[in-house]
Amino acid sequence: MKQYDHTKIEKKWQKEWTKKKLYKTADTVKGKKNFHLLLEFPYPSGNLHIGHWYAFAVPDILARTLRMQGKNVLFPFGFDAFGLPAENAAIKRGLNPRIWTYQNMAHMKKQIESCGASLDWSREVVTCDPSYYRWTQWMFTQFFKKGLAYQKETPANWCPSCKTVLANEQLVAGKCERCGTEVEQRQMLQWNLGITKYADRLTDDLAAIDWPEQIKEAQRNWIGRSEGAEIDFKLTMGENITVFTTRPDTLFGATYLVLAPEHPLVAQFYTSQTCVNRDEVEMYVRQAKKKTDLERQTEQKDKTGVELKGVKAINPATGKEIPVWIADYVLGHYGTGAIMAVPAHDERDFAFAKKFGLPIVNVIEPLSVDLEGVSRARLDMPFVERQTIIAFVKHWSEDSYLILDWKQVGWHSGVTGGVEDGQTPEEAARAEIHEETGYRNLKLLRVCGKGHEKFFHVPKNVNRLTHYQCFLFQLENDERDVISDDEAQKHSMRWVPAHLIEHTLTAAAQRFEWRMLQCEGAYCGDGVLHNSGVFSGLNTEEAGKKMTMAFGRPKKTYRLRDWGVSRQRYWGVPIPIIHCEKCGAVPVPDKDLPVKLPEVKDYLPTGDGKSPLAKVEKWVSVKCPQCKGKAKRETDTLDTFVDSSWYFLRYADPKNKTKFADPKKLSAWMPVDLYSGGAEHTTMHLLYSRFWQKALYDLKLVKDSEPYTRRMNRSLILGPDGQKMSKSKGNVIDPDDVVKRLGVDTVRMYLAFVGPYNEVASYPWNPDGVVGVRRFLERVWRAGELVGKKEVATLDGILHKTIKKVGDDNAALKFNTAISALMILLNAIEKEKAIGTKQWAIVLRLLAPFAPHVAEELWRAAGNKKSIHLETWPKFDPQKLIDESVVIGIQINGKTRGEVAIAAGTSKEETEKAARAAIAARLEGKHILRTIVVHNRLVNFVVKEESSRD
RNA sequence: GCCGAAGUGGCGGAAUGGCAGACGCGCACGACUCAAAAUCGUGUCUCGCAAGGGGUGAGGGUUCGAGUCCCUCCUUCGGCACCA
Repeated sequence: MKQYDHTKIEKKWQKEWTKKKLYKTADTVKGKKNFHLLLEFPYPSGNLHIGHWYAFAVPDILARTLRMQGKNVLFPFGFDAFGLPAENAAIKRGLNPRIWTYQNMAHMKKQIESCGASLDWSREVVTCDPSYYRWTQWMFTQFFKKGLAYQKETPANWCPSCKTVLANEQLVAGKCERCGTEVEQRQMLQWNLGITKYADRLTDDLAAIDWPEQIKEAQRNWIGRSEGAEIDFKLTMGENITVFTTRPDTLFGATYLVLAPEHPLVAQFYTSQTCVNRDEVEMYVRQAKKKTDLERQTEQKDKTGVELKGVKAINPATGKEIPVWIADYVLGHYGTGAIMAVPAHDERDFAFAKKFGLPIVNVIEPLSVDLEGVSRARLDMPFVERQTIIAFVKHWSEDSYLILDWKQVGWHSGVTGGVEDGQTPEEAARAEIHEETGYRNLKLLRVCGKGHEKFFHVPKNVNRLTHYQCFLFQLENDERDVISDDEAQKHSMRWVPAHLIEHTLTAAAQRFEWRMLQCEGAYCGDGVLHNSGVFSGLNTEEAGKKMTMAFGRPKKTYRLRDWGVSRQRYWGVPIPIIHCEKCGAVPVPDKDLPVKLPEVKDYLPTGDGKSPLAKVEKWVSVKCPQCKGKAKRETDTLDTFVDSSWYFLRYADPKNKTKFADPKKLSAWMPVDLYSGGAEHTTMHLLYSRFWQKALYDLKLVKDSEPYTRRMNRSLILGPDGQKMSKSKGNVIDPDDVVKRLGVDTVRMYLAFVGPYNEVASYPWNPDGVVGVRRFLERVWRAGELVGKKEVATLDGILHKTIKKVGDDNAALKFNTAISALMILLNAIEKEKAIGTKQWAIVLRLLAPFAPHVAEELWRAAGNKKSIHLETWPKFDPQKLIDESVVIGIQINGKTRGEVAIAAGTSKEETEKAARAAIAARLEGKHILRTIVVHNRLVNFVVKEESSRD
């Protein structure tokens, strides 16, 4: 047989496949279901790196498998061709962004074709092509007409290096996602998209889609919905201040109000006469506004603020006057920009109150319910209330605590006991400690909080509701009296080091006590209200509802802000708006679309907050489409994430000149069946495109309110050193290099083999591992010589198992185990030193999705005229999956102690007999209590030593 | 701090609640070779000479049986974070 010359066969077949248009996808094929397999389209940055290979070539395995299994698979490709990365690179090289981008696309296209991926290039979508962005602009005007796109003067994130505004999503810890420069806050007139209107739906609809929990959760966090109430506080001078709170139940504990420096009423105060310290307030506000968001975030711990002297607010629940402060720990853009401060039950308010000596009023006491304990009781029994104490006792010299083990109930706890009439809780605690432990010399370290606990009291056989006071004592020495026999029988005592306490205290309730003990400052959990007038005694949830209705109204608030889409850069979609002095902002009429990006000589960003397009006077001055008067074009361009928010829709109908896509074709291909991409787009592209889809849905332009049925985030390929690949680290693997040495099929298959594709993980590139895959392909190549006319019956079982496994695993994106199954199959073939023609044809078809070139070459060498990639997936014969004999495990008390071969399908009785015989020696002298037989798998003998038999 | 995901050999990783470590890499030994590479074969969790034990981050629990299910803790990664 010929040598396996990868370069030669790869070139040959790639040419042939392109010539025969093997991967062109029809919109419908009779008898076949459509499957839209979507890849995130790349930026045309220039060169294909190993990450691209991983992104494109591995899902190709799935595309090919599905196609062979009878699906009509859309596996399209395109370029996200506008945007900063391309533009910056072009500027760096002194090239026109358009020329540079198109050169790159041509080059990358060649490289991508070399992956041997079965992409349908006839549907290529390029976002910087006017035939595409015409529809981006059209959709924008539709949104504008609906009020979803609007221009507004807002504080914006300005990147001084990229010289443009960025969306919140495009910041990483206050720095530009692209270049790492710290952004500045600038007040600018910006185009925004009303994504916040969709915050609820973007959160709620996550429940129904098949996405990894990780992405869903990240999006929920990003949107940051919190449910609570708005409550109005009247000021003594007449105005109202509305605050947002998630804890309306703590209203009685609100002892002051805090306004953000940006709050609209603040300016009014320091210009009005009511405020007696106007200068001080004005100075504070000015200083606070100077700080960047980043500074305000990093200076978290040290809280600053200033009181509005002469101004008071009235707590609507207590009717009392409370002071009003301004502090920058309250954010202007969240909620109402004002809060009610409840220092007893909020850590930030607590810290602030401590620093400025503001009153702290406790209104919530924790309640613990030991559900396990209660369930043992009858829940219809009343809860008997009792005043109690809980005391933890610290060792006199070590950092350990005294724990009592209660023999009857199996609980571990601190010292607990009731408070008798006429006794203070502290007296009760001291008495109880002495009685139960005998220790005498106690020093009170801290009076901790009060709490409540519901549980079932085993010895007394009652449901208990205790109201306890928690204490922490320390022993001054080990002086100790003898405790009564009665006490000693109930419990034993031991010292437990502090770090092991939580582990030692088993019942949930007692762990809770320990936390109470440690809790200093604010208690932020749920509980029971007190000091709260008629609401006292209610629990958090109930009280929250009632107080919301009594003093305010329910309100949801979001962390998400509207999407700022204006970019002051050249290389993007011109925003299709015309500003007219009379008519205001007017959308460019459909007939005038696209607004083409003008060719300019100077496309460098100016940095003055205006796009380079502003310099193109001819282009800028136009007639108003409405009144025909003098008008000017909008000169900002759209964020690239706008371009990528709908590209998958265009794949359905990429050449349509009258619509962005034909509705029939859209319903053939949407929603996307599987979307494969990287984790970095979780709160950017994936969120934006979901929003975009919903907006189109509301305009009745698409039929689905979610674009992607299933999403998977692929893993990450690291350098051989386990570090992220980067030029500066010198650990970059050049795919062209490896391909030249080992071939396309090897690289594809290696990437699929390193680990599960569909997981958040990262795999180092292992140069030896790639060679291992190459070895496998060479062995397959050589196995071609073992093919003979006679089918090898002994291979049938494993062959059919492999058909099933590879099919199943590929569908589940577990390419690594599918490949392992192929390897096992090859091992078996080599062992037999023979394989039949028909069997070989099956092997090659199983290999085809992974190593399309090798499979094709061997397929044709076997005398087939048509491409293997037009073949169907082999069917497995369920009869042949059943082994004739199996080796079952034998266990004694669940531990493996031997094995025995039996004929498949042996009856339970016979299996047990065989197992018993196989390990007769071990069973000797043992009494078999029970035998569990799992058909075709194992036998487990539950035994007891004969001597210890009861 | 809150939320989410995950912890298995020297490494990447396998295991519908049923023989832990498949498959691959690496390593060791052997064959072929004057020799090396390539290739092929054998071995490779751990303690033990063996018979036998032990073992999936730690500790508990459910079960005839737990890497897998439940509870607590630890560690790593990811999202959010002065968000009221």
